[in-house]
Amino acid sequence: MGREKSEEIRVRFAPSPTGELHIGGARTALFNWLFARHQSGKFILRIEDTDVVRSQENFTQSIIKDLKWLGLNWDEGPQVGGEYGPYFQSERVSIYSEFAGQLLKSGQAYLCFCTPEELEERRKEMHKLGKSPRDDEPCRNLSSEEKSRLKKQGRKPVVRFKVTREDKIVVEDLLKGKVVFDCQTLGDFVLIKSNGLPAFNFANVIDDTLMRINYVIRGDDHLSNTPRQILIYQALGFSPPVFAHLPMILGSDGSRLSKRHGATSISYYCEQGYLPWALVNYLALLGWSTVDSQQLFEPDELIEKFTLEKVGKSAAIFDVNKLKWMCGEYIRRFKPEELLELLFPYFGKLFDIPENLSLVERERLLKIVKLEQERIRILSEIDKAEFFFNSHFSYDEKAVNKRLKRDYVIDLLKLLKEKIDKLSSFTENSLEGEIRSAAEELSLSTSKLFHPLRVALTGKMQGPGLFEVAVTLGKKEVLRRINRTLQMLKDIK
RNA sequence: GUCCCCAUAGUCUAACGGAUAGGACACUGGGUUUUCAUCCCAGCGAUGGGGGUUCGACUCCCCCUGGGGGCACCA
Repeated sequence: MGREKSEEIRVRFAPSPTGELHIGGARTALFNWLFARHQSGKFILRIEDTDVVRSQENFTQSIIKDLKWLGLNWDEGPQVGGEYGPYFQSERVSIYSEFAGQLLKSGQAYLCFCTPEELEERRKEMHKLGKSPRDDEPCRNLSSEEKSRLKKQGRKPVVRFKVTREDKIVVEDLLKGKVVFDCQTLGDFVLIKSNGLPAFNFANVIDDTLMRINYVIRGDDHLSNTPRQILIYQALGFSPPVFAHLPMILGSDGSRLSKRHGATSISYYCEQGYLPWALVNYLALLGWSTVDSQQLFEPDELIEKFTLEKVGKSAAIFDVNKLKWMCGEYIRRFKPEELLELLFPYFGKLFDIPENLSLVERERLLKIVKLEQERIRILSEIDKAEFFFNSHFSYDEKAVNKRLKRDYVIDLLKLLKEKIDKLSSFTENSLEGEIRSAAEELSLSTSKLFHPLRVALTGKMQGPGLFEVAVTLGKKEVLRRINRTLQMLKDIK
């Protein structure tokens, strides 16, 4: 497994377009990307679309879109090309057949005419007899007469690799160490399916070799496939890459991550307004860490500090909660102007606010962003600012019961209305002064005035500073909302 | 079933065979604040079990248990 030091590092992410990019795939892509960038190597994207039944063109597109959203740019692959293409396996079929032919000729592979049904049937039988499926590989030594007889029956053969029964295969994994597999447990596996398309293990080895991939970094669910791939490397006289099998990401209950645990697709996190870098930063910490347990990284910093040596070996559980925290950290780091730009799609979707605003309207939006910035962790949480845009917001029931259903409140609101109406300058300071002096006149604690007024203006018990909210709403709107609240209270009685 | 991988708090993790086992999220309490949030302080909380090796084990070895993955004409 000797690699020359001068050799350029080339790694790849090889998704199959049978679904959207999910958390696990994104993490694999990320670690490959980080490794490549840290080593100043190349990150290659290859689409493994040899499953004609499940592969879909639109999944390829959405995977590409999501990788771009995450900022994981590739040096070779779809849309960018490269000298080792094509980068879609469906366009490389003739290459695989050629190598399969070579193995067939040398006797390292053979044609198998069994149908999937027959195999399934016999597997069950062997299991019943307590034998391994290895004891049943009837097509291994067919005579040419038998072959032509089976062909005449219209059977379409697969190409199987003839696995030696004696050897042991040692996988030298960068993360797991030496892992030994006994060929006796492997079984002759398929290289070329009966439809002429290559099976995963075969296409993988051919492409990794031809594309000069020298580090294969992938999930450790592939560890058990590795001996089969090493067998192919050996049979073809190729030198295998360095393998690094990453620990899995599991769901909250420790089982395989699935929809049961909530959203797993990257596009969901995009829609919900998680910041891509927050997701990247969080994912990086699933299985990798620094000695000082640093949590937040700038992009360049992460690339600089990332090494495979610090990748752990035990599976990690995906914790949305920590991801949200991290996202909140990054949201707070933005300048309000920047955050406003990110928030525009949500303002549009949530409150029908168009992008082409007047300067005044934009200033007001900016002010609202400033007020909410430390209260949201993901962009879609800006929905809590609804009351700024909707005069007909609904009152929170608990808030009404706790803050408004008090004897003094109706008189208080009437009084505040008068005082606010008379204010010549409507600023945070003047308003606060006015209300504090009102509290003194009535010998009430200030909170006895603040709380009901907040509910009257926002319908809620919590939110940004009362006077900032009021000034943002404007004097007229404040008076209107107090009236509306008075009306509501009257209706209750 | 079989083969393989893994095992530090609820979660992510740190710790040349030699600290009171460190940090982060969450949680609890306190401070700041008109509420919430932010911010600050404090607290809770872990080496799965059993055997070895060693002067000394989270760390090395074995067994058990638990979890995960493979065993497809899916990748």
